[in-house]
Amino acid sequence: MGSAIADVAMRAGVSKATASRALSGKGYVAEATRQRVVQAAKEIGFVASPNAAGLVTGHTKNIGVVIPFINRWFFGAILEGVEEALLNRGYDMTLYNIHPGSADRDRVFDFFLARKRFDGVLAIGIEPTPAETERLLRLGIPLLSVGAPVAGIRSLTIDDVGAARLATEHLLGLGFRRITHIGGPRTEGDDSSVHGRRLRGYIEAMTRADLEGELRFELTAMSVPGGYDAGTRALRDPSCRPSAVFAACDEIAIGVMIAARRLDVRVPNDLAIVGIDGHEHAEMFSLTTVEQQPRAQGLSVVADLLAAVSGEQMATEVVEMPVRLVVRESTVSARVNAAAV
Amino acid sequence: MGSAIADVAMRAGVSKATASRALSGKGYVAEATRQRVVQAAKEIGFVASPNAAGLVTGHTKNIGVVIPFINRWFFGAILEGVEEALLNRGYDMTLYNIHPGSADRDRVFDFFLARKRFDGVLAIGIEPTPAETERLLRLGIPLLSVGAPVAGIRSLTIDDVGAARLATEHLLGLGFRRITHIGGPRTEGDDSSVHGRRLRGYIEAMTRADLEGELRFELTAMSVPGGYDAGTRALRDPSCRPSAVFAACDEIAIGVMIAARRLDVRVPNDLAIVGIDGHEHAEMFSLTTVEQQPRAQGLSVVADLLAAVSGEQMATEVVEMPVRLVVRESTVSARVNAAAV
DNA sequence: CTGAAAGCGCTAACAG
DNA sequence: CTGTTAGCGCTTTCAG
Repeated sequence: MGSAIADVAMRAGVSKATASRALSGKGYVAEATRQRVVQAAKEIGFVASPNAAGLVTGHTKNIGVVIPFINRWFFGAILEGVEEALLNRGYDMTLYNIHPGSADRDRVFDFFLARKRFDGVLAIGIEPTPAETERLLRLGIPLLSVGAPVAGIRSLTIDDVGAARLATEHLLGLGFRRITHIGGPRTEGDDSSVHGRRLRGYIEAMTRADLEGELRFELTAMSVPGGYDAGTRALRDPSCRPSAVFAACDEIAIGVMIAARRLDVRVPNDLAIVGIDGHEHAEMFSLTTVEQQPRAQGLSVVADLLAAVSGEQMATEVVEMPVRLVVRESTVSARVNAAAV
Repeated sequence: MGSAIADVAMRAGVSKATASRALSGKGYVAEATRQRVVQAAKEIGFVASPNAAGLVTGHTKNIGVVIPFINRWFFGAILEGVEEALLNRGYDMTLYNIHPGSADRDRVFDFFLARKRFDGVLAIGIEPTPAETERLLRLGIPLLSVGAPVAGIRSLTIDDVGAARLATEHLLGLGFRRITHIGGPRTEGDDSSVHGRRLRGYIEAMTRADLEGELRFELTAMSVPGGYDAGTRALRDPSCRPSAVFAACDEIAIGVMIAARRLDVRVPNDLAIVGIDGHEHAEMFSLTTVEQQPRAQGLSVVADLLAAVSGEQMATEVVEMPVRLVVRESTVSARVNAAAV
C-alpha cells in the first residue's frame, strides 16, 4: 500500500531518478529500461503521489471548484460536465459549496483556496464581491468564471439579457400581453447579477412592444418551491391574472405550473409558461425553455482552464455561449386556447 | 502569494519550527511568541500547505467521495450535507462521479484513489464489486459506505426492505390491492442491491396481505423520465390499471404523476402514489413518501469517518438510519375517491 | 542514457 | 520554551 518510487526503482534495478523519468515520460530513458520500470510499478501497484510531486513541480493535478448550489438542476448538470472533463485529463475536482450570505464563504476564500492546493480555480455561478475577486486574483493561478461575468477574470456565460428577451418575445409573438416575470432574488440596486440581467431582458422586450404599462414581476428563490410561492402570488387573484409567465429558470417555471394547477389555472390552456435552462425535466413537463446546455458548458470550461494551467496565455474577457429556444407544449398550443391574451 | 512558513518565521524573528508550533497549536510556545507569529502570518496572508504538511504527518485534510450521480435529489442532498460537515472540520472534499458500467470507474479505483491523497474515502450509493471492495480496503485508510451496505466496510443505510414494506403497507391499509411497484434497474439475480431490497419489501408486504397474485412491477431509471416511461407502461391499458403505485424514489413517483396526467388518470382521485426520499419536491407535489433525510445522513457520516481518521477504532458493521412515512395528499384522500381499489 | 545529490514546504524528534 | 537537524516522496539539475 504505502509503496514509494524508491521501491519501484529498487525492483527495476535503477535509480529513483530513472524510475521517475520512466513513469512520467519526461527525459530520456532507454525503451527496455522504461518497460522494466513500468512493469515493476504495476507489480506493486505504485501510483505517484501528486502531492509530493507538486511540491517540486508546483502542479497539484487538482482544481478547486466553487459553487453556490449542488442540488439545483443547472449547477448539478454543470458539475457533471466539469467532473467528467477533469477526470479525463487526470485532474481531481475539489468542491466548495458556498452560500451567498454565509460565514463559511470567507473561510473558503481566505483559507481553503489559499492552501496552495490547486492548479486553478473554477467559480461556477459565483458573483464575487470586489474584495473576493481580488483575493481570487491574488492566488496567482488560472481562474475561470462560469455563469457570471466577473471583471478581471475570464468568464463564460450566456447572454442573459438576450436569453430573457428571446423568451419574452416568444410569448409576445404568440399574442400575449399580460406577461409576468418571475425571477431570482435580487439584491437592491444590483442590476449586474444574473437575476438583474434576466429581468432587464424582460423589460427590454416588453418596452419594445410598447407594453411598459404591463410590466409585472415577482422575485423568489430559484427553486421549485420558490416558483410555487411566487406563482401563487401572481395567479391568486383571478381579476388580474397574467396570461403568460416568463420564469428565470426551469425550476421556477415548474413551480408555477404546480401553483397554477392548485388554483385551477390550466397550463397551457389558461396560462403559457417559458423557462430557462433546458434540463431534462423541462422536457418531461413539456416546458418551453431557453436551452443553455450546462453540461456542455462544464466540458468546455475545463478545456479552457487546463489550457491556461499548461501555460497558455488566457485572455481576460467574457465569452458568450449560444442559447436556443426550445418550444414545447406549455406555450405552443396556448395562443389558441387562452381566454384573453 | 507564494509565502512559506520560513517567511513567517523570519518576520516574527523565530525559527521555522517555532512558527510551525505556534500556528498549528501543537507543542509548547510562549504566548507572546505565539501572538507575534500569528500576527506575522496574518500580515503576509500565510496559510500552511496541507500537501507539504501531509508529506510528513501523513494527513492530507482531504476526503475522497465517490458517488454515482450528482444531479439526483437523494445524492445531491447527501453531498450538500457531506460538504458542509467537511468544511466545518477544515477538510476538503474531492469528488468522483462514477457510473455503474463505465470504463472510468476502474481508473478511479486504481489510479485516482491510489494517489495517497486522502485521509479517508466515502462511498455514497456505490455498490462495489468484490474486486473493488478489495482495492478500497487495500488503500489502508478509513472507509465508509452510505446508502449501500458493503461487506467488510462500515456502512450507513436505511432499512430498504422495511422502508418499502412501510410504503406498501400504507397503501394496503388504505384498502388498495392493485398496487404496482416501479423500481430501479436491477442486474439479474442481484437481490442485494438497493433496488432489489426495495422490491423485496414490496413483495413481502403484498405476500403478507395474501396478494401474491397481484404482484406487478416495472423497472426503470431512478429519474423523472424513468418514472414517466414506466408509469406510462403501467397505466396505458385502462383494463388492467393499478389503483396505486409504490415508487422506489420520489423522482420515479413524480414521473408517474406526470404520466398519469397525460393519460387522464387523476392523482389522487384515480391513483394513489408513494415514493421514497423526502426531497423538498415531494412536498411540492403533495407526494406521500418515506423520508430518509439524506442531508442528515451526510452530516452524520462525516462525523463517523473523521473520528476514524483521528485514530478511533471503527466498527465494521452496518448501521441503519430511521425512516418515517410522511403522508400527503397523493394518498391521503385517495381511498375515498378511487373508483376501484 | 543513467545516477548522485539537492531541495520543494513542512513537521517531528532531540537537544539545549 | 526554542532552535537545529533530518526527512516525508518526489522531480530535477548536473555530471558522468
